[in-house]
Amino acid sequence: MREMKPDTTTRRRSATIKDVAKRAKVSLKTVSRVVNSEPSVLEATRKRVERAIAELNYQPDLSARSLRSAKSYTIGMVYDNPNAYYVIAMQNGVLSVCRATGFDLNIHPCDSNSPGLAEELCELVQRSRLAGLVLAPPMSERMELIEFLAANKIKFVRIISAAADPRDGFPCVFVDDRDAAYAVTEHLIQLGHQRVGFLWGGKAHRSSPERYQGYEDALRHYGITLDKALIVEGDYSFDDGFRGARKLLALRNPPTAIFGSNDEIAAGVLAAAKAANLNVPYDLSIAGFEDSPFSRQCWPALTTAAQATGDIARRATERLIAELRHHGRHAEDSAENVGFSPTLVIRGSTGPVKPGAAQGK
Amino acid sequence: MREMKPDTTTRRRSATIKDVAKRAKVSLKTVSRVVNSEPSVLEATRKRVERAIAELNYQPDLSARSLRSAKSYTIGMVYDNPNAYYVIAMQNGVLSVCRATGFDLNIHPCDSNSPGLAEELCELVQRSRLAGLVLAPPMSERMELIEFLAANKIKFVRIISAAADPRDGFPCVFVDDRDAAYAVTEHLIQLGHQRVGFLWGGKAHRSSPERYQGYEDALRHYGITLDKALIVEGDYSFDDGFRGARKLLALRNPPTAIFGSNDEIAAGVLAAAKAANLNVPYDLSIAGFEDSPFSRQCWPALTTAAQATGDIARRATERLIAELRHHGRHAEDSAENVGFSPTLVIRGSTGPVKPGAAQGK
DNA sequence: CGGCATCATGACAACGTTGTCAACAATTCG
DNA sequence: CGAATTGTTGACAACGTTGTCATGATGCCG
Repeated sequence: MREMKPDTTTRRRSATIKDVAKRAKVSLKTVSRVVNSEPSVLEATRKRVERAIAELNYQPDLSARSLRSAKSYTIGMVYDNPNAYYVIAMQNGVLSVCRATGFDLNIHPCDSNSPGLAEELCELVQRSRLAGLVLAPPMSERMELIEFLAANKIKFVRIISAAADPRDGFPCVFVDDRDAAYAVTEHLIQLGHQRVGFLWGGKAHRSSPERYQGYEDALRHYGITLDKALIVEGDYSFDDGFRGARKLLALRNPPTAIFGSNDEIAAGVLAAAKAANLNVPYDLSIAGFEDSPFSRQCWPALTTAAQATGDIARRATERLIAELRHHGRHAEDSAENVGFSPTLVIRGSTGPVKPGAAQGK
Repeated sequence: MREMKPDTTTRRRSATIKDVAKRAKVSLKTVSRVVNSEPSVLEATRKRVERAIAELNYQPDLSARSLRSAKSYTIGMVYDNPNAYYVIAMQNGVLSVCRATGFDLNIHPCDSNSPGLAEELCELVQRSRLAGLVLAPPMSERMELIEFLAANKIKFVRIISAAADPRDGFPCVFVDDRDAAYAVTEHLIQLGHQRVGFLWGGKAHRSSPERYQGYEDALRHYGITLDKALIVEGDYSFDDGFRGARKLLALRNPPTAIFGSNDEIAAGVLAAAKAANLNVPYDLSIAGFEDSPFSRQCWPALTTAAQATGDIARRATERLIAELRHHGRHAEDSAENVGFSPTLVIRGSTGPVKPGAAQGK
C-alpha cells in the first residue's frame, strides 16, 4: 500500500516505540535500548532500529517515559528578579542547553522573601516532576533553603556571587563580582576621582557586599580613605538609585563620581543628575554594573561591568544536566564549579574629574 | 535504632490516587472523579475524598494523567520579541492563569522569520504534548501560519493588533493600537505641535500600520496636512529610533515633536536629541508607545501609551484554557474576542511647542 | 407492583515507556 | 569436552492515571 497523503498536513498519530519495533523486527525493549544508547546492542541491530526511528520520525513520549522511569526530562528555573533583561538573558541561556539536550524547561518566578518558599519549591518539583533546578540569586544564596532542598534530595545548581564560597559542597556557577567592582572603581580613580560615591544593592543578594568589597578594595589600594558619607544603602532599583544620588549630591562636599551597584541604580543616578542640572560626565561620572541593554541606551551611555548572563546560565544548566545524566557517578568534565568575571565596559557616563572640582575637604 | 531524621527532611514518597482511595475507602475511579470535578459523586463521598486528598497532600501526577488521557496540562507560549519587558510581562500574565488553573507553561522563544516555523511549532506541540499555544505578535498575525496550525488541529489563542481583524474566526485578544496612537498624536497636537514626526515600527508587526493609521487619523482630524518627509520607516528598536530621529532633525524644517512607534524607538529619539544638544521637551517633544519600565526611567520620562500587557496575556490564557476545558462545547463566558485599549500616559518628554519654533514653511 | 430510566460506584484495561529477569547463543576456561 | 561466563535479545510487569463498561441501588411511571 502506498503513502496516503502529502506529509505536511497529515495529522500523524505519532509513532510509538511499538511501531518502531515492528518495523525493525525487534522487541520493544531493544528499541528502548537503542533510544537510550544502552550497551549490549549489536551494531547491525542498532542500525536497523535507527533507520526505523528515522523513517517513522519517532520521538519518545516524555510523559510515558517519566511516568515509568520516575525520572523526568524537565528542569525548573527559579528566579525572583525584577530585572527583565537579566531574567530573559538567563532564560535564553538555560533554554539553549535544554534544546540541545532534549530537556524541557519549567520557569518559576517566585518571591524570595516568602517564608514558605522551601516547601513551595519542593511541591513544585514533586508536582511537575522536575529533574532538577537552576537557582538564580538571591534564592541560590540562602543556605537554609539550599540545605533544605539538598535534604529533600532535590538536584540543583546555583548561580551565585563568589562571596557565597563555591566550595561549600553544593554545585554552582559563580560570578566574581568583587573583581569586577574593583575594576570599575579603579577606572573611576584613574580618571582622577577621589570622592567616589557608592550605592548598595539589595541586602538579600550576596552580590551586594561583594561589589561593595571590590569598591573598598580599590579605594584602599589607591590610598583613598573611605568616607562613610559617600556610601548609601538601598536596593537594586531605579528609585533607590535616584534617592541615593539625591542624598549624595546634596552633601556639602559631594562626590565627583557615583558607582551604582547595578545599571538600574545607575539609571536612577543619571536621572537625579539630570534633575539637578548636572552635566554627565563633566560634572559627575556615573558607573553601573551588569550591562543591561538600556545601559547602552541611556544618554550618556553607562560605563558598567558586563556579565555574560547568558553564558553563565548556559554553563549552570550544562552542569545540572550532566549531573542528572550521570546520576551519582561523577561527570568528569562538569564536576568543577566554574567562575565568570564581568569585564569593564567604558562608555560616555564616566570621564575625567572636572579640573576645578573640590577634592577632599 | 531510633528515628533517623525529623520530618522536614524525610523524602515523602508522594501520595498516589491509590493512597487517597484507600484512606477514603472508595475506589480509584471515584477519587479520579472528585479530582476532575465530574458529576455523579455523592456529596458525602466527595467530602470524604476531599479530606483524604488534603490530609495526604495529594497532587495528581501530570505525566500519568497526560499519558492516559492523551490530553495535556501544559500550554506553550510562543514569542519572538527582542523586548525583554514585554516578554516578561506576558510570561507573568500567562503564568498567573496557569497557576490558578493547574496548567504548566512551556515557553518557546523563536525566530518569526524562520521559514520552517510552522513545522517547528507542530513538532513542539507534539513532542512536548502541548494542549494549546498562546501566540504573541508577530507570529499571531501571520495568517498562513495560523491556518497551518488550525489545519493541524492545534488549539491556540492569538494576541494581535486590532488590524488583524478579530473576526477572522480564530480566537484572539486584540489591542486597539490605532485609537491609542490617535490619542498620543492628539496630545501632541493639542500642545501646539503642527509638525509631528512619526517613526515606524517593524513591518512584520500589524501594530505598526495600526499605529501609523492612528497618527494619520489624528492629523487629518485636526486638519494638519501630512508631510511625508516627517515619516521614517524602521524597526522597533533603539538604533532605528536614533537613526530616524537624526534624519528628521537634519531636515531644513525639522519637526517639533516626534512620535516613536514604541518606547525603544522613543529612547533612541531621546538619545539623538541629546546628542544634538536639544532640550527635551523644550526644543523637541518625544512620545513613545508601550509604557515599558524604562520609559519612566529615562530623563525626561517618556510620554507614552500604556498597554496592560500582563492583563492581555492573562485574558488570552483564560480564553485558551476555557476552550481546552470545554473541548468543543462553547465556553459561554470566554467565547468572545476581547479588546484592550492602551491609555495615554503623559510624562516629561512632551511639552508645549516652543513659542518661536518654525511652524510650517 | 413490575419495568425502566437514572444515579453512584467500582472492576478492569489501556496509555507508551522502562526495569527485571530469563532465555539463548557464542565464547572462554578448566 | 563440559561448565562457566559473556553478550544479545525478548516476555512481562509496572508506573499513576482515566475511559469503558458493568453493577447494584434508587426513584418514577403506568
